[in-house]
Amino acid sequence: MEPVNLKYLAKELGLATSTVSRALRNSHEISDETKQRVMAMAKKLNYEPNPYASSLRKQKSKTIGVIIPEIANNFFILVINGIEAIAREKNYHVLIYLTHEDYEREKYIVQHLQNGRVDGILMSVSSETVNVDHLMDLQDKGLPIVFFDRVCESIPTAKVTTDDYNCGYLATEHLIKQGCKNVAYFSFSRQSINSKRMAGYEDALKKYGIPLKPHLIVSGTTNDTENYKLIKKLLSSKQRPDGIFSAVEKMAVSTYNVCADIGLNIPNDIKIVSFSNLEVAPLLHPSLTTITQPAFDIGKEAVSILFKSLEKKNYTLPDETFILKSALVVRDSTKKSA
Amino acid sequence: MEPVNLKYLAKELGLATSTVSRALRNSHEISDETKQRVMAMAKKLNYEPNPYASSLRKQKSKTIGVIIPEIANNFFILVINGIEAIAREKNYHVLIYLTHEDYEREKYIVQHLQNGRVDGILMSVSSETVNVDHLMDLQDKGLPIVFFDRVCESIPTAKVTTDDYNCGYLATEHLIKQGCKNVAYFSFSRQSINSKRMAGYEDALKKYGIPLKPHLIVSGTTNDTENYKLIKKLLSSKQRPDGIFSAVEKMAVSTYNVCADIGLNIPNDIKIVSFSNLEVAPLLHPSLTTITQPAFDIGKEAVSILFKSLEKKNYTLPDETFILKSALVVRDSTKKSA
DNA sequence: TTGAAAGCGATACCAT
DNA sequence: ATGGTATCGCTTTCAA
Repeated sequence: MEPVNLKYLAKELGLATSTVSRALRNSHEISDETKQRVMAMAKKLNYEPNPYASSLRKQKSKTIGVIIPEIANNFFILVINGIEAIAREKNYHVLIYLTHEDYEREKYIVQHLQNGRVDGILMSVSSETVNVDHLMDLQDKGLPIVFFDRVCESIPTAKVTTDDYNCGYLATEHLIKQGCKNVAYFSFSRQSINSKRMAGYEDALKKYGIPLKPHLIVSGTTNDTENYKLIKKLLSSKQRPDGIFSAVEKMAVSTYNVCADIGLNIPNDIKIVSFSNLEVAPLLHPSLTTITQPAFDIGKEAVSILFKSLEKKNYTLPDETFILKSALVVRDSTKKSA
Repeated sequence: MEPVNLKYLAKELGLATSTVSRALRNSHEISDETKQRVMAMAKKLNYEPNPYASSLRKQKSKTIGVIIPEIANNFFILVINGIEAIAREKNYHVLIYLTHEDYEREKYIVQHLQNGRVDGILMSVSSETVNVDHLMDLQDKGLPIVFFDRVCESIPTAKVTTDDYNCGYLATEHLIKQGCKNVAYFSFSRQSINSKRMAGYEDALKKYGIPLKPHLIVSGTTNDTENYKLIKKLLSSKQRPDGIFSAVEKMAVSTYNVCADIGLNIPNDIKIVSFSNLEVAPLLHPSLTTITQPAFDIGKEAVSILFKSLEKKNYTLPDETFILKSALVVRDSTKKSA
C-alpha cells in the first residue's frame, strides 16, 4: 500500500509538493481554489503529515518535556492536568519523564533531552539533586526550562512556586495555637523548597519561644516502609511529639498508618497538618488539616511562561520566581483536645 | 555555534558520516579502534543523535502513545507507572493523551496518531465511546494497539482486563450477605467493562432472589457536582438503598460526601463497596471496602504485549483478552450493622 | 500563484 | 573496514 504523504498527494492533484505543503498550511500565496482542492483531497485520503519530517525540517518538535520525581502524587497529577490543558490549546504534545527521585536518572533524562526532542522543559527537581551541572548544560544549549515547586535556585530561569516559607510558618503556628508543645517536622527532600518550609517552621518555633529539638526533624525517603518505621520509632518513643508538620503528603499518610497501628489518637494524642493535595483529605479519619497548593494553576502558570519563550524569538526567560498562594485548610486532625 | 551532528563529528574525526553512524551503534563491521575514537569524540563533544532524523529514516519513533480518559485517578496513574517501568527498560518514550471522557477528543487524538508519531498505542476508551470506526482505522493502518480495562470488544486485538463480571458478582453478594436488601449500582460508563460489572451485579441479585430495581441504577457523569446531586437525590428519597456497589471510585467518593452532608451513617444506614485503587481507602471514615485492581500489573502486562508486536516483524496481536484478578478487600464501610 | 530543488540529520545500500 | 550517496517526508528559498 502506497503511503499517503505529500508526494503522493501532489501526484494525485497534479501539483508540486511545495504547493500542496503551502496549501495545507493555508499560505496566503496559494489561490483559494487550489487550497480547496488540496484540503479536499487530503481529507479524502486521510492524509496526516509526518511529524518527524516536519520537526526535522523546522527544528521544532511542538513537544514539551515534563520531568517530575513521581506521578503517584496528586500534586503532580494536577500540575500535569494544568500543563495539558494549555498544551492542548496550543497543539503541543507532552512527554512525561519520571526521575523516581533518582539523581542519576534525572541526569540521564536531562542529558538526552538536549537532542531536540522537546522544545522546552518543565521540571520539578528530584529530592536527591544537589549538583546542577546537567541543568546548566541545558541553559547553555538554549533549551528553555521552567522550574515549578521544587525549583533550582541557582539556575537563572523562571520558577513557579508557592509561598512555602509563609505556609511553613502558618502551619507550625497553627499547631502551636492548638496547644502543641513539641512540634515535629517531616520531609524528605533536601531541596530549597523544603528548606523554605522548614525555615518557616523554625521561625514559628522561635517566635513562640519553643526550642527546636533535632530529634523531631525527620527526613524520610521514597520508601514508604522505611518511613513507616522511622515514624513508628519516633511516635513510640518517650520523646514523641504532640504535633507534626509534614512537608510531604506521603509522610502524613504513613503517620496515619502508624497512629492507627500503635493506637495513638489524632488529634487528641497528636495533631498533624500536612502539605497535601489529597482529594479525600476531608474524608480521612480524622479529616486532615492541609496546606493545599494550587497545583492545577501552578501547571498552567509554568507552561504559560514556557510558551512565551517558545513563541517569541530570542526571548530569554527571566530569572524570576512567580509565587502562587497555598491555603491552610483546617480540619479535624488539628482539633483542640477536649 | 556549530551544531554537533553526525556530519560535524565525522569532520572532526576525518571519517565518513556513515562510518561514524555505524561506530556509534556498535556495528560489527567497524574496527574496535575506530569505535573507540568515535565514542570518545562523541562523548567529548556531548553528541546527542537527533531523534527526529532517526525516526524519519527508520520509520520508527521508539515512542508509545497512552490514551486514557483522565489522569486524576489512581488506577490510571498506577497503570502509567507500570507502563513507564517497562518502557524505560526498553528505552521507549511515553506520550500521554487525555480524552477527558470526550468522544470527539478521543477521535481527534486517534486520528492524529496515525501519522507515525508513535509505534504503538495503549488505550482505555472513553465512557462516551460507542462508535469505533476511528479505532478500526488504526487497525487498518497497521498501528498496533492494546486495550486495557475499558476495552473495545469489537476490535480484534489484545486486551487486558480484570475479572469484572466476577468482581461485580462478589461485591454485590458481599453486600447482600452483610444484610443489604436494596442494593444500588453506580457507574458512569456505557462500556463493556461496566456492563460486565453490572452483569455480575444483576446475577448476584437474581441468585439471592432480590428483584432488580431500576431506580437504584445510577449513571453518573464526569462532573462531580452533578454526581453529588444525583446521589443526594437518591439517598434522600424514601426509596433509598441500604447498599451501594459503585463501579467507579469517583461515585463512591461523592457518596461519602453526600452521606456526611445529609447525616447518613456508613455502614449502619447504608453500606458501600467500590472499585477503587485509592491508596488511603483504609484511612477513610469509615474505611472503604474496595475491589482493588492490579493496576500496576495491568500496565506492565499491556505494554509487554504491545512490545511483542513492536519487536517482532509481521506479528499481529492476537484477538485475545488477558484477565488479571482483582481483589475484594473488606473494610468497615460494609460492616454489619450492630 | 506555482514549481524545482536544496536541505534538515541519520541510516542503509552499494561500492571499494 | 570504510566511504559515497540516495533516501525518509516535509519546508523553504529561489525561479519562473
